[in-house]
Amino acid sequence: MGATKTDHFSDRQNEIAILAKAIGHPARIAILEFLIKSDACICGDIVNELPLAQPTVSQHLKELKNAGLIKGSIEGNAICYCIDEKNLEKIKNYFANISIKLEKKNNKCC
Amino acid sequence: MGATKTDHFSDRQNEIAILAKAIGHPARIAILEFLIKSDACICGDIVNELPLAQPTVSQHLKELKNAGLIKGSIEGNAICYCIDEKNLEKIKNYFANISIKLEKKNNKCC
DNA sequence: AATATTTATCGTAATATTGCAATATACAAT
DNA sequence: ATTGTATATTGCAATATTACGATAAATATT
Repeated sequence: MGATKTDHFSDRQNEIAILAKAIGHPARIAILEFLIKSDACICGDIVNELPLAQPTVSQHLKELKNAGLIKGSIEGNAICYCIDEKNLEKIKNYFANISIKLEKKNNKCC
Repeated sequence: MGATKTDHFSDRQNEIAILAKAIGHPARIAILEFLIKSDACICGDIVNELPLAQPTVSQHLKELKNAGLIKGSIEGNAICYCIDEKNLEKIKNYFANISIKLEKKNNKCC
């Protein structure tokens, strides 16, 4: 045992879980925020911005890419990463919907 | 090595990371959705709903509680868990703000 | 009091994540 | 072609997560 029982849950639940998990690390949040904040999709400056070694940053970038939260394109020598809006919208909408449902229920719990 | 370098990132980044990480597992998403959907909030019902053993569910509930996403109150013999709205609002707003920032930028990237 | 019910905790195995040094790869510039 | 620069991959150690059987703790019921 030890591995998540992915196939016992719905596709949607797994999809949101993958997105949330990818976001669930301060370094990856810092990367996302840096990409959102900076004007151009500045390429390699992410490594300089973070308090982590280059291989570690590269790994976090890979995870964000796998989750579909960023995309990278080759720009000569360097690689240009930027936000992949679609999945950020997806998770935004997920929480927005939860919020609406909670309001309707009035959360009259315990 | 192996532990997250928490203190190299901002409080806010760590806070959101903790919330996202707690949500980043399909079982915990299923728990949250069950609590949002159903009127009941008894722990035992959650255990029946999920395809996991009781100790595993208990552990997931504990993590959600630690992250401040649910709260539990003793109800006689049983324990009643329910959504703690405040932190769900917090993460909702976080993604809503990102979305607004991305719109303003027009994401004119690569 | 004895028993049943409900939830938490302990212990442990399997697996995953985090972080980095060393190294590889790929393009730039000389 | 050689050198420099930027990023990825490999390999590995440290730590964390996931899952569950066994058991404990706490209340309910008889």
